[in-house]
Amino acid sequence: MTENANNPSTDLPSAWNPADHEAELYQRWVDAGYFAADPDSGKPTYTIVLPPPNVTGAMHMGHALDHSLMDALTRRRRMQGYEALWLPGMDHAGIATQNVVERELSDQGVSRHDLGREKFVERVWEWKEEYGGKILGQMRRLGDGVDWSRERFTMDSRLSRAVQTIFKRLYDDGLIYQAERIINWCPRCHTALSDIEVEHDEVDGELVSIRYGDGEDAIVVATTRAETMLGDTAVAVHPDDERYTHLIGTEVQLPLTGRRIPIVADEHVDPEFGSGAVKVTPAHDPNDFEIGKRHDLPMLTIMDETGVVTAHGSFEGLDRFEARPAVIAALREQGRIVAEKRPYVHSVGHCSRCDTVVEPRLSLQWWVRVAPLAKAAGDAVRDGRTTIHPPELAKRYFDWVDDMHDWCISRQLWWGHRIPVWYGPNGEKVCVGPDEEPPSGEGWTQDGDVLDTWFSSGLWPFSTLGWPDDTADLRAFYPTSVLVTGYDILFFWVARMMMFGLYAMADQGPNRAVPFRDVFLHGLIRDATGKKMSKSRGNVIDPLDWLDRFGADATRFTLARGANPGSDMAIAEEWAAGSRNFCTKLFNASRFALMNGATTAAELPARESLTDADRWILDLTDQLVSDVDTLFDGFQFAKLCDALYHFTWDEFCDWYLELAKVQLAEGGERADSTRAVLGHVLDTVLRLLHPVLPFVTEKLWTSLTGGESLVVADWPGATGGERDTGAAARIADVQKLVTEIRRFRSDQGLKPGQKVAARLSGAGFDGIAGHESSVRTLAKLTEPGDDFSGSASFEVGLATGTAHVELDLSGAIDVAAERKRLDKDLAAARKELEQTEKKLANPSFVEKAPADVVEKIRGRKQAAESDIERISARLASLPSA
RNA sequence: GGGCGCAUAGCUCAGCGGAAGAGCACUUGCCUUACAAGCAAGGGGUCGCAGGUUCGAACCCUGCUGCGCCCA
Repeated sequence: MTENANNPSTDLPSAWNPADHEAELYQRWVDAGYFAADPDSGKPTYTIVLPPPNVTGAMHMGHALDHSLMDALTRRRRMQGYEALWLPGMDHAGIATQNVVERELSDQGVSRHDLGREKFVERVWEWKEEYGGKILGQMRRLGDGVDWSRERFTMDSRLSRAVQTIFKRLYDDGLIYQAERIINWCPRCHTALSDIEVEHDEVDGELVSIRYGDGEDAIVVATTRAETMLGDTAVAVHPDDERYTHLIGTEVQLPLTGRRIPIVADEHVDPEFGSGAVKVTPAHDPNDFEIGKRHDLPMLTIMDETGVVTAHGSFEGLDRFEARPAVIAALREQGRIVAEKRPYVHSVGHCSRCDTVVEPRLSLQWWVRVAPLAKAAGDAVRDGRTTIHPPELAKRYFDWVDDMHDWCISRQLWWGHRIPVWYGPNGEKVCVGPDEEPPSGEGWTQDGDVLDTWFSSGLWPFSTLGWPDDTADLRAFYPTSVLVTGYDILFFWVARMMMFGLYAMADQGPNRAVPFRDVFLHGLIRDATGKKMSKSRGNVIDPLDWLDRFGADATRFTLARGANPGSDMAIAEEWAAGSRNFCTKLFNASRFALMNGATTAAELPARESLTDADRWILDLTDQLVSDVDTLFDGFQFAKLCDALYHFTWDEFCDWYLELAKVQLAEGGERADSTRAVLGHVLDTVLRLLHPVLPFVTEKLWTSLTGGESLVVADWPGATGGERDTGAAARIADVQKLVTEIRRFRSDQGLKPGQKVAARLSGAGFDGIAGHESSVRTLAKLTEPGDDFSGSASFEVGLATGTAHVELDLSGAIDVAAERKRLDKDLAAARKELEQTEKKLANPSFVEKAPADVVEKIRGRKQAAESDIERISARLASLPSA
C-alpha cells in the first residue's frame, strides 16, 4: 500500500452502510438551506412543483419513482448554477380524507351528521394535523431536495383564496355554470364524480330481454339493468327500422307500473343490437338522458342517494342490486321475460375511490365549460409552448383535450373548498369573490357543495407561488420548468393544470402563461414479471422496505435505471440489491483511491506527461460528461444510469484502478500524477452520480475534496478536447491481451492468483511494449528466469500484429482443453471469413455500399484469414493425444 | 366499437439499415490486502409468423397472430 502522510480516508468507514449516514446527511442539507430557493438571486430559475400527493396517503413505488426523477432533475440544475426550486405539498383529497374520518367516527358510533358540518370539518383538520402527511417524512428518507419552507396544502388559506378567485373569474366569464344533468353518482360516497374518477371494468352481468305490451303492439327490449325499467318513460327505435315503423308514435304499457309510455324514433338507437328497440330511462342512464331531452320525456328518478328504490310498491326500499332480481322475478311471473343471457360480460363504471358501482343520477351540479379552456390547453402543446415527452403520448393528450366533456366540479362533501355562491331568499344567486363580503341577512345561505379536489390542484403550479398576488416567487418561478408524472394521470394533472394555468396567467402573454415548459411522463411500476402491483395480487413492494434494507441511493438508482420514457418498468428485490451492490462498489473503489492518496488538490498534470491509461480514462470521463448531459436533457434516465454504471464499474474499477495500481507502485512523479488523475476522475463521476445517488456520493466527495457539499458543487462540463485515439487503441490491446491470457489460464485450470513465468513477444506485443508491467500484473505473469521453459504458448491478434505468449506451466499442458479453446476460436474465425467473403463476392455490394463499409468488411476478411492461419498452425503443432 | 403500444438470451429491457447488447439469473474456478454486496473466465438468442423494399433488415413497408393500455 502506498504511504500517504495525509491520508484522507480516515474519516470513511470501512464499509458503506446507508442507514448510518442518510438521515444525518439529509438533515445537514436542510439545515444548510441548500434546498431553499431565492427568487432574488438573479440566477436563471428551474422549477418543479411536486404533483401534490394525497394527504391521507403513504409513499408507494410510483411516488418513489416520481420523486427520484424530480430530485435528480433539480439537483443537477442546482449544480449547474440554476436557482432550483422543487416545491412540495399535498392535496386535501376530498373524498378520501372524508372517508377516513367518517370511518373513524363510525367506529365511535357517530356519523358526520351527528357532529354537524362545522364540527366535522374541525375534526378533519385535527386528523390532518395528527395523521396526515405521512408521506412528507418518507420523502425525507428518500432524500428529496424539496424546499420545505414553501410546503403547501390545497386547503391553506392562500391556496383557498386562489380557488375562490378563479371560481369567481370563471363564473363571471360564463365558464362555470349550474345545470341539471346525469352525473356519475357514488351511492357509497354520496357524491357526484367527474368522468375521470370513474373506472370502467368488465363484469359478468346478465342481459335480459323483456316484452313490453301485448299482442300486435308488443315490443321487446334488452337490458343489463332490469330494475331501471321502473323509471322508463319511453321505448326508442331507429326511425328507419321497418320492423317498428308502425309503432312509432304509439304507446305501450310499461309492465309492473301500469304507466303507458310512448314509442319514439331516435337516430342513436342501434338497430343491430338486440331487438333493435331500447328502453329509455332518462334519469338513470346518460344515453337515455340525451334521448329524453330530444323527445321531451319525463325524467323519473326511482332511487335515493344510497341506490335504494324509492317507490313502486313492493320494490320500495330494495337496494338496486336486490331490486334487479326482484323485478326480473316479477316480470317472469307475468311471462314477460323472453330471453336471458348469463353471464353477459359488459363494462360497468366504478367509483375510483371505493370501487362501488356508479349510479348515473339526475341532479343539479356545477360545471366548468371546458371547450375554450381545453382548446387553449391543446394549442399550447400543438404550437410547442409546452412539450410532452415522450412525443408519442402527445396524441393521447390531444385526443382527450380535443374531445373533453364539461367538467362536473361540485361534490356533495363537507371537506373541501365550499362553492362561493350564496342563494338569497327571493331566488337570488350571488358568486362571491375572495375580497368580497358574502351577502348577509335573513334567508341567505351558501351553496352546500364543495369543489372537486382537482379543481384546486389544477391551480397548483401558480397557487403555490402566491397567485393571485403578484409575488416575487410567481415572477421568478413561473412558468415551471417541467412536470413529472406517470402517463396514467396525464388527464388528471397535465390537462387541468394546463387549462387553469393558461386561463389564470393569460395576462403574462401566451408564452409565459403555460404552467410548464416540459411534461415528462414516465411509466408505471410493475412487478418482476411485468404484472401490475395490487393488494389483491399480493405483489406490492413497499418502498419503505427498500429504504430500510437497501438504502435510499439504491432505491432511487433502481427506479431511475428502469425509467425509459413512457414505458412501464418491472422491479424486484434483485434489482435493488444490484443497485446496492453498485453503491458498495463505488464506495470501495473511492475508498481505495483515497487510501492511495487520490486528490483534487493538485492540478491535473500536463497531458504529455500522462500515461496512455491516464489519457484513456480522462477521455472516457470527458465523453461520459457529455453523454450524461445529453441524456439528462432528453429525460433518458435509464440510459444515463446505465452509462454511469458501466463507466464506474467496467471502465474505472475493472481497468483503470488496476492499471493505476501499477502506476502507483512506480512511485515518484508517476504516482503523484496518478493520484491526480484518480482524484479528477472520481471527482467528476461523483458529481455526475450525485443527482441519482445523493448520499453515498456526498460522503465520498466531501472526503475526497474537503468541499462543503456536493449539493452545491458545480456540475462538470465536458472539455470537448481532442481524444487520444492512439492511447485508446493501445489500452484496448492491453485489455485484449490480458483477457486472452486470463482465458488461456482459466482453460488450463490455473488458479487466478497463481503467478506464472511468461515471455511476451511479437509485433503485436511490440506495439504495447510500454505496458508490459501492466500486462504482467493484470495477468499474474512473472519475468522469465534463466530456467524458463515455454511449455505452453499461444498467440493473440492485436491491432499492430500478433502477440506471442509463452508460459512456463512447469508441466504438460492440458491438450484437450487447449484444442477445445482453439477449435472454438477457429470456428468463429471461419464463420467470420465466410460471411465477409460472401459479402465481397456480391458485385452489387461492392458497387453500391459506401466505400468505408466495403473497406471495413475487407479488413475483417483479412483479419479472419490471418486468424485461421495462425490457429490452424497452432492446432497442428499440438501433440495428437 | 374507436385509438395506441408492445413482441429481441431463463426474467426485465436497450438497440431501430451495415459484425446480436445490458442488468439479473445460470456454469466453472477463486476469500488474489479496495470490494465474496466481490474477482476472473464461460454458456445461452433462425431478434413473434408470413410476405415485400434494399447490395444489405432485429431495424423500413404490408398482412397475420398473441399480449397490454387508453377511450366509448
